[in-house]
Amino acid sequence: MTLLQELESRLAAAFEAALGEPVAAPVVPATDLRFGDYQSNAAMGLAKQRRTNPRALAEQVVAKLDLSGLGTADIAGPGFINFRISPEAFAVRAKALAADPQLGVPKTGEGRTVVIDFSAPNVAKPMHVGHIRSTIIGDSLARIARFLGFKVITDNHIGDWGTQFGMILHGWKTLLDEQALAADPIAELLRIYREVNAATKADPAVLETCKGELVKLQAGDEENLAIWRRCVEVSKEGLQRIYDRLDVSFDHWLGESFYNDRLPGLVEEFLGKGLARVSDDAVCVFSDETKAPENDPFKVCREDGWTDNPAIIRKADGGFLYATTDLATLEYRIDQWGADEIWYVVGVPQQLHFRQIFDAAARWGKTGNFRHIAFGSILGEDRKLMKTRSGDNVGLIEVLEEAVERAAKVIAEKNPELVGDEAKEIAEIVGIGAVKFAELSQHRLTDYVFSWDRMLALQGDTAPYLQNSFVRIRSIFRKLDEPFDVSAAELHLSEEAEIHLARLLVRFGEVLPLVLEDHRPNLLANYLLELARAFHSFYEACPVLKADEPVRSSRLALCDLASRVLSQGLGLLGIRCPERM
RNA sequence: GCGCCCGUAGCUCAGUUGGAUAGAGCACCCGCCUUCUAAGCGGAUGGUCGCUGGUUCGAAUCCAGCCGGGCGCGCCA
Repeated sequence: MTLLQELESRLAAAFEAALGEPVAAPVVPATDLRFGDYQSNAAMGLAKQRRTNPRALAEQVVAKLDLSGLGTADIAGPGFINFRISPEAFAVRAKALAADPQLGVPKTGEGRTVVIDFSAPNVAKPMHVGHIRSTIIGDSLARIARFLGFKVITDNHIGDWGTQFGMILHGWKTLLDEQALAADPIAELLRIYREVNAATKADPAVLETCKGELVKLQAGDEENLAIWRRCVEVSKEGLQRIYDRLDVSFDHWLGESFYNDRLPGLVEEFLGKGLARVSDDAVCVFSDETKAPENDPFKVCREDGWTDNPAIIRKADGGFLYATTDLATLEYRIDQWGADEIWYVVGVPQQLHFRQIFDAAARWGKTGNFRHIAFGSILGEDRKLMKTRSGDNVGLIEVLEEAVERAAKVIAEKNPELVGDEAKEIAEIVGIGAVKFAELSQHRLTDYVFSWDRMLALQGDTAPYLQNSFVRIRSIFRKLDEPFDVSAAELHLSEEAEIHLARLLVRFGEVLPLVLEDHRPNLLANYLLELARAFHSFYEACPVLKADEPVRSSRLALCDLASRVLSQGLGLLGIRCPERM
């Protein structure tokens, strides 16, 4: 049980004793340390319901409150109940944390299976900065969910069956340079895609040829299928190299093509069950969720009164769309993998699509906690959306390489003793970490303008700041000559910096479940920044190795615990910690 | 036209779901390396939380209406 839960449980008992019935009495970390460590605003709300004096109620509750072994409580303002935790209680808590492999994090996801759908690039196109959000946020959520006890299945739902294959097939047959393909497959595929794309705009006949190639592919033409298979294969290899570098992995790579066979049956089932109907020769799933008024120019008013924007699952020409594939995918994940939850880490512009899918799934009888974990857009310098198609986007690899290069430069300047492979390895950890942290430390819905300096900053609120706190601790332990038994060390907290560090360490288990309440890794990132700040202050204020016993052992134990929470926390963001930097 | 998201310090952003005197980083200014890694620490400056009303003990947060920006809305994914 976390400290916060312990306080809530004791406070609930006191409220029940005062009011004669059980009530909810939430506790939160205090907004300001001057008020204490934790606070509850419950007395004010409950007094209002009962039309009694909030301060009087708070006094009544505090009188019945048993905080033995934890600290004290007092009342402030209109009826805040403020908790002050004693240094001894923090010490006991921190000590218990050190002995716990979970570091005080409860397994709130135990027994639940979640499928996380993220990254999902199109094959035959390189990943650019626009893909970074889904990949990094999704990976982090997967790590966190696993740590909280969920059975996590990650699935890279790649776009391996889009209409872009018409152009690629045509380009492959007329423009392909085998040597270039061997050297850099994705670059070569991009080149032919771009050239054909340009040609279609100049000459409509080329577009017709491409469409013809696509139709042949979809009809099962052997030659085209063979080309398609090779395209997908080389693309996956190229993608895998980036994922390796990002330390991101997937349990499955079931792309759109995997579901092709199921689509016709799915549409028939929807028609048969009355969940979809034909409209202008297309098969549509309507939902009543978004009603449009009379003067809506986009309104579609059918004879039976359905008035919303439908999800089309079969085109007038008989082709299927991504709504169809998404429904088939959702069914597969439930039936084959036993998914209780599916999280889609996809940009906010697709919100309507997911509403339609989830609504259709519900009426189809597919139950589960389906969540569209939306994120904001990355904008270009002109504040306009970075378009995938324009192609002149900053590539994801370029960003990573620039990040590692900048980190290497800083290492050479700050710590010249580090050389060779070790320096290279550290530059990799620091550079990639900086990119990931820049992404994960802000609210996922925030739009931002892509900026090298923002994404690759190495000072201030960044991954290196956190990694450096870890490195400082490791350095202390390297200088320690004698063996040190952490489990035997007693904690004595007297300096404010020590107490504050312990206060934050103990909160790790309170923050992590919060992250998954709204799927927001930035809550963890912000917590870790606060923790690292507390450590750096402690480090400046409290000598460790030079301190006399028993303070020395106590501080060593505190450092050890801090390093474990920091590296675990960063690990959950997909960021590694170097031993030195 | 309808729907969704956003507007917080010069800049980039947090703000634990309605709490107390709104916080960080960058930039700028003043201090701190003969002590465990200065990618650091301590301090100073910086605010009409887009505007106007409403709800209540209490609003950056909830509601309504404006202003400004972004995105989405039948056969692309």
